[in-house]
Amino acid sequence: MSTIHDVARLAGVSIGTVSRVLSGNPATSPESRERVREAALQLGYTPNARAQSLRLARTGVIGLSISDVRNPFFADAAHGAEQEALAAGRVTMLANADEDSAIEARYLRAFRAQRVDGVLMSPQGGSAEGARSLVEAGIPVVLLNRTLDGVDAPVVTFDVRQGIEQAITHLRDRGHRRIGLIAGPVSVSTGRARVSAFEAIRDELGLDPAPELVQLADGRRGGGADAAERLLALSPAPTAVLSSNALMSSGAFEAIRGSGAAVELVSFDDQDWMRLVDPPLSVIEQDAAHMGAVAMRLLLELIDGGHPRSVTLPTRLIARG
Amino acid sequence: MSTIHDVARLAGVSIGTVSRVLSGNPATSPESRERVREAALQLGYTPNARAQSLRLARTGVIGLSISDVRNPFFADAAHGAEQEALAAGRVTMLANADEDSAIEARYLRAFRAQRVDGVLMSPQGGSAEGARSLVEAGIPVVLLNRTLDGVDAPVVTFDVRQGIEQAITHLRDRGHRRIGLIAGPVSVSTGRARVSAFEAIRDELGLDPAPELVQLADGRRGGGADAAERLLALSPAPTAVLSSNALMSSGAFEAIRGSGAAVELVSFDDQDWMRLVDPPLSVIEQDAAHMGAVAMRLLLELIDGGHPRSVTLPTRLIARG
DNA sequence: CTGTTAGCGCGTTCAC
DNA sequence: GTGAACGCGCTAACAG
Repeated sequence: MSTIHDVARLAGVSIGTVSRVLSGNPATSPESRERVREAALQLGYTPNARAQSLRLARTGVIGLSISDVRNPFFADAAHGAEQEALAAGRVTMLANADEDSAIEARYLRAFRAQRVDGVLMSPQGGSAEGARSLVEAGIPVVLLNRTLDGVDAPVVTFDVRQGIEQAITHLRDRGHRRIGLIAGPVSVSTGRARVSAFEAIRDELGLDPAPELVQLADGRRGGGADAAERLLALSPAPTAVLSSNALMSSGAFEAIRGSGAAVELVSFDDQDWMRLVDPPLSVIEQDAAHMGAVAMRLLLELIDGGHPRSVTLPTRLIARG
Repeated sequence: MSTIHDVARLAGVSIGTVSRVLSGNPATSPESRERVREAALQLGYTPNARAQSLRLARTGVIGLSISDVRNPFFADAAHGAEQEALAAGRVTMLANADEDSAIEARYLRAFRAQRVDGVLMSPQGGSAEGARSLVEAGIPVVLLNRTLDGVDAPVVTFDVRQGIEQAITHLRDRGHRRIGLIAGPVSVSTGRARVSAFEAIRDELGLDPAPELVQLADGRRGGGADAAERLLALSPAPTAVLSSNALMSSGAFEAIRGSGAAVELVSFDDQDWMRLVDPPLSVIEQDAAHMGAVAMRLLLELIDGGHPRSVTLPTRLIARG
């Protein structure tokens, strides 16, 4: 790998001149501009970003920590965030925490050591320590989709109560009075919030308040299947079930179909397959890509010294079947 | 952000001692070990990885460029690769090229500028320039799932011919003689290879050789739907269709169902939904996570100065319905 | 065992 | 307009 010295030697100028030419400093003669560009091209020279950022403040890279790349919701969010950063001339590095706080901690440590310009993260359950230490180290942080107690950072979330209300009202209107919930882990804020919203709205609407209708799961496909089976084993079983994410819905759908029971399934997050199966699933759509984009915008604002406020995004019911 | 000097000052020792203690160098007294650790903890000190890597050769970070995070196949591959790197004590930074060579180029440039220890990439179509310039700059590169002409780097791919053969033989055995192919873009090696393998095996088996039975698409959901519609418009229409990836299969499935035609669909890559729909899809399974893990292992070997050889992975037919 | 020092590659004064 | 020199934060080699 060639350095600025190699370029300077080949061009017959000093490293100062090379630096000036390459960074577009106008205080350079057309002649040396030409020679430096030529030499750089010939050597295939790329400035060492690590050395560069040691002198400058910025890095130009933004860290993006995602709960699970294999969850389409987060993949979409990452994509939205990334597009926004790209448009702002910045590169984003994606870390996959894989729903594991230990892995998350490791990546956050790496982000911090790399002195990235900012971090956008959908936090894991467990501890808020990782996020907090970033904030305390003065690194701009924005939280994605999940809140974290005691962390002073803007958050972009969906309106949990609205989503739950849309789902339950829809099911109530279709005649259901005994509705089950497959909830995400209570270790993450979204999981907790959904449970309380569910209970509140269920009670407001005068529906069956049996506590065993709320089943906790791990957010994964298998957990969704297990929770569905627990609900199906109830007597009487619920006539409708609301599932908190696409992965769990997939497992739940299979369990319900396998049991032969006539249970209506409604899911958070819209996926292509949900309208391909029979019967198709009604869904509470959450525009993940949009959430990612909005969050990235907040982060860029924060990096530029602004004080952006948290944002709550609306959800939308798509009735099917 | 505190530096090594701050720690040294607080601990009352020199920066050399701090460096030694923190890097586990045994040439330190228990007393200074204690004081340094205490000071570092109190300051929340994290060594600046950028400065560190300027002195050392290594960075500890591996660049991973993926064609499309939202394609589950690549998400799985990324996950497999990442787990392997994590186990080897390295952190991986994921870049999403989003099936766009311009974006890919941008990320590869960033990887290069950051002087990552190595790059694992599933190349876009278009140009091999990006990958080639990395190789020429002396950065270890391993290619994932797709070959690139004129680039001297190990590749991990699936056995294309085997997969196509499994699919066509299966359909032939079920009585189909007129089989359509929805192929990925010919700009990527996999797309091209599948088309030739399809044509070869179709001819070997004496099936209908009509050229319009091969439809090119862009690898996305919409492209798959369009290609399926073109196939359905043929007279006679094929009685079976093989689709090259999960995204296109989703579009194709919907198009076929919408038309009401009795066309059997077989897909590359196994997804949960493919056994949830009616009729379920038979698939050519390709273990993406395994591919990612194998490729990462090759890359680590390459980084350590080895000369790993390319690997071809087997595919597996899962017959359903 | 420990302090001092020389770079790693680069951007930026400061003189010329 | 340009070159020399300093320092960003850190590790390793060298004296002590």
